[in-house]
Amino acid sequence: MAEKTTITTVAQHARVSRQTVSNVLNAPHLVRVETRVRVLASIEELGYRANQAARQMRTGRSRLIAVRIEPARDGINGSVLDRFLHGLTETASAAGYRIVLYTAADDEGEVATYGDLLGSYDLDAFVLTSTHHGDIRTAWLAGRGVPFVTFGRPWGSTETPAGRSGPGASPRHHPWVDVDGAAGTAAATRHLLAAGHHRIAFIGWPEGSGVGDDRRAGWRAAIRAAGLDPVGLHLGTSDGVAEGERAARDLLALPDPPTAFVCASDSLGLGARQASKPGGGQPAVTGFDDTAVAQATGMTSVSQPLAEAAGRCVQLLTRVLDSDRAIDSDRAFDSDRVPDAAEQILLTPRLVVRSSG
Amino acid sequence: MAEKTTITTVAQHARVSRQTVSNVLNAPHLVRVETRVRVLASIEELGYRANQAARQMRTGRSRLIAVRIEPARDGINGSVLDRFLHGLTETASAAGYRIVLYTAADDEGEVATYGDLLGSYDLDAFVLTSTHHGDIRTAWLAGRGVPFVTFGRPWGSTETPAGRSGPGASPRHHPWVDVDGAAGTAAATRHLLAAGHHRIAFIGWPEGSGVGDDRRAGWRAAIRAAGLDPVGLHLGTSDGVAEGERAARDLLALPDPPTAFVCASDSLGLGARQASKPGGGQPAVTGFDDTAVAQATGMTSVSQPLAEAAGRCVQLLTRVLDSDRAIDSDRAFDSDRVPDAAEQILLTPRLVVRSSG
DNA sequence: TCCATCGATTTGAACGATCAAAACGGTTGG
DNA sequence: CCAACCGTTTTGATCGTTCAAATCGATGGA
Repeated sequence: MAEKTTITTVAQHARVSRQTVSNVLNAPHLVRVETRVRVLASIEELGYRANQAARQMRTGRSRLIAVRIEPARDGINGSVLDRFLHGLTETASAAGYRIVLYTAADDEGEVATYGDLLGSYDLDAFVLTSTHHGDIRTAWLAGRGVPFVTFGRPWGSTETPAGRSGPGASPRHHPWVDVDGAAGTAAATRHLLAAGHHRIAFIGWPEGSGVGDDRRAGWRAAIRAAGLDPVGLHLGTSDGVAEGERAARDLLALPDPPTAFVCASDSLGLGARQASKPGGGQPAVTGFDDTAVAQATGMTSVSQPLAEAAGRCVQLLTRVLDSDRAIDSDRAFDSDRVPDAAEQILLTPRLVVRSSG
Repeated sequence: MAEKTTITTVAQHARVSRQTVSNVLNAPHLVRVETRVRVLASIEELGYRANQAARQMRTGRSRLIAVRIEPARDGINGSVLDRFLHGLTETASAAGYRIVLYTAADDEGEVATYGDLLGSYDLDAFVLTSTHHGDIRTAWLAGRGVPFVTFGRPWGSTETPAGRSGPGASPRHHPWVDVDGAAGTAAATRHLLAAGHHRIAFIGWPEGSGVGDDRRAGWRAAIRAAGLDPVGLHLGTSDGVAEGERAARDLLALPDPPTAFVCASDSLGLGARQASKPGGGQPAVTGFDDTAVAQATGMTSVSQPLAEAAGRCVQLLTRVLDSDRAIDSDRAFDSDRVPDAAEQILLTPRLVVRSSG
């Protein structure tokens, strides 16, 4: 029993030809209504599902989107990717696509696997995360006309400190989705100001990382907007709880020490909380990412709308994959094409207020 | 330029037939060495990669493995899946397979998507996580002869309290990989005993969850082995930081209160740490899963070997997919077949000692 | 009346790989 | 001397779908 039902099975059952069944699914307007309902009934009754492999062979489209899964760095910020992935999977499947995972040790390794993924699996598109200065991946993909979106702005050479022009200097424009980190730290800063703090320091990462610089800028702008002076009140260090504590201690040792800290990550924030103020008592602290650590320890943190970000990524991709490609396969993702504003989406994060500040 | 290189391109370049190229890749022993090296050279030179869609259409095998990504429950334990996924992706790709994600709201929804995944994408196998009592998913898959492995033992009706026989009573045997939770909590308990504690309580989940009962059993066995009495020293509650704190408080209110807690999760453990002892001071606490929260807060916790578990899962699957299937496609995963001992792997977790206990 | 046009449907070919069977040259054995 | 057999290689068919072009019946204008 149970011969697999193909398009021919359905065709015979509905007494039409293969192609008519195909048209019902892919170009319904070509089929007479009467015929269409009959075919659809047969499809339903037989439980027919189009074979992806066969379809792919003919159309060259796999309906698969590739995403890299990273090796969960320090674990604290790792779960961000987890939630993003879940959102991607959900919205992609709603749009008729599936998510395929791959890993790579570094950017070079990642580019190397692109060849394999495209060559053997004919992937339709890529979603890149953790974009950074001089990212070679976007250039590679854009160069071969492979559709992709990045979750994270292309931190290009315009953002780098003057005088330096990194490798792969000026990345082309491409569709991206990102969360407005500056808006997040600004909101956190305003929250602390409203709570009565006047000396609010920022603990982040060394200059040069796009994400870190962006978050520092939000803090600085909010401080200035309140008529205060941010000079000397920020420190850059590598990410980690111990590093956060050390930075907080150093800042608390200043002549006129801060009473609150805006931090670029929950790891740093957790460390800062553990540094006690000169007069005693805990400083007020805000973190970033609203990770499990912040939730568990009651730390105020900036929450990224990850599900929405994922949805937007899929939206941008399907827009290219479903419409443009069908009309003009060659120029649709041509690297010369300038994407319109709607293809670059900046989402606003939300401050989750807890007991820490 | 850049006509895509197919098997025919390679054949012409190496001056042999299509089939010979195919044989070089799939059955090298049939090809004369001299010819083989020539063909391999052409493959290398042209950068040929076999088209998966075409191969799949003929062989019926997709080289894709499906894994469900869950909606990151409370966030604290969520990153466990994250690390497991990373391990899966890595080992699967080494074995020539790719990981495809899917989501589902519940078991029924999951079973419903199986049809879609199998029907349109011809997935080769599934990896199931979060197995539980009366799991309908394993029965469904086994019933249609779809290869799968579970990360988690089949907590069958033999494990349930006497008198109850849940729905889907006796799940069949199938390959699985799991971590020995009892061994983990036993190690944690012994660690606390060695530190001088005599009253060690356990905070876990209500009876009936396989995983929770297992972890409680490990604690109880270790207590008994030390000649102590576990009676009355354990509490079951739902997972969460607040719940953990409440449970710890209740236990500390006993006439002869515990001085240490073994907990079934890091969430519970973190809560327990926040409950102070009658005489003052923090109780000693161990958690479970070694999540980011434990790392960040310096909590002793039981660490699961997730990368190894993932590797074993892939190993079990490929064993079925690569060998058995080729020989006898029908009976290879027949539900009547009894898996040998090597198909059920129990890994031992590792206690990560930190300042909390 | 006849041909052009149109909507709806059908037919043949192709995508790129593997399977099954045939073909080939060379050796062996009766 | 021919048949059977071997190892190696080639040929034809096929998987299930979509594309491109052909077919068909009905309608309308010259």
